[in-house]
Amino acid sequence: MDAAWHEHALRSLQRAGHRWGRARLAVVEVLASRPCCVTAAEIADELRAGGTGTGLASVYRALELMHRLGLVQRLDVGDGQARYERAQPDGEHHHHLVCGSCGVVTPFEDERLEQALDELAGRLDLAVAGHDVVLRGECADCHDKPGA
Amino acid sequence: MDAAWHEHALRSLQRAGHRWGRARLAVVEVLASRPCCVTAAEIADELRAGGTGTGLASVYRALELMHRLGLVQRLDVGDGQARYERAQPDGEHHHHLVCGSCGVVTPFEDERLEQALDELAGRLDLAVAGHDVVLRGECADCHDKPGA
DNA sequence: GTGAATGCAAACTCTTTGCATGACT
DNA sequence: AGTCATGCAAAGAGTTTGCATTCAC
Repeated sequence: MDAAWHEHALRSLQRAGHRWGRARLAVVEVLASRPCCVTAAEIADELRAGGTGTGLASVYRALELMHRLGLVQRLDVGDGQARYERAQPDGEHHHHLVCGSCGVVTPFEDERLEQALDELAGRLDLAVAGHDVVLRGECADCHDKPGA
Repeated sequence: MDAAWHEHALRSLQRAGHRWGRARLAVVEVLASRPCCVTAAEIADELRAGGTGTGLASVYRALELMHRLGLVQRLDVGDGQARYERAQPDGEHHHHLVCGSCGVVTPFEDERLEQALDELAGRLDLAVAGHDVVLRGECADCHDKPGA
């Protein structure tokens, strides 16, 4: 549970003139509790299981707003659904490994990769605001049991 | 027009036991002529403009098949539609810059980035089969005219 | 009390699938 | 000639939007 991000998110929402409705609070809660990305449906399922009757549309609306405010990062691994995870205010972030067999998404960090990306960004015409890296392959579990 | 890839694609399709129907030939043609990624709808539009009455479903089927055969790479920049581009048999590839304002996707290559990714892949549990890098920002055109 | 947030359902977009027709080998 | 590919239309999945109700301030 990332309490710092939780507070940061609520504060940012408030400063931008938004209220803390039930759905928004619930979504902030889920994202603060997750180290890596989640789909909108997963969030809605978790909230439904937790007893909170939060509609999928409200989850999407909360995510879209928080993405616009820079509180949430959106990620697309190519399976037809978007994933969302909290964005740290200090710019700290990770990237993702995607298993082509089971679809599991795992986070990783790499300093040298970030250095290469930073150095590259400086050389480009484009004003680079961010970057996503997705590594595709087969995770250790799937590699061991090829039957999957 | 990448004639080498064009021939490679047709040969691979044939070797895999597939015919060269009108739609497949047309899709191969378009991909061979494009240096970077295209959406399925763009391919269908281009074919419609060119007089070939190719259905969108056939475009998707051709792309899916060629993706499965490793002839085509699929890319998702997060705008809700998939993009496809030819995959070189020798593994040569580029990555993409996405402008957040106009949505334009531009290719780039970077040797140091590839080195960092290769070195990283060797250190991971996952058997890495490929990677995608997407840089997000504002392209030179949009940066000059903030009205967009 | 007022206006924003929520939830449901309908709409929308992209993609996939079913099936009859047409085309490649 | 036989089988696979194509095209249209319908289905499917994820996401967005409209609108009445509820809730935060």
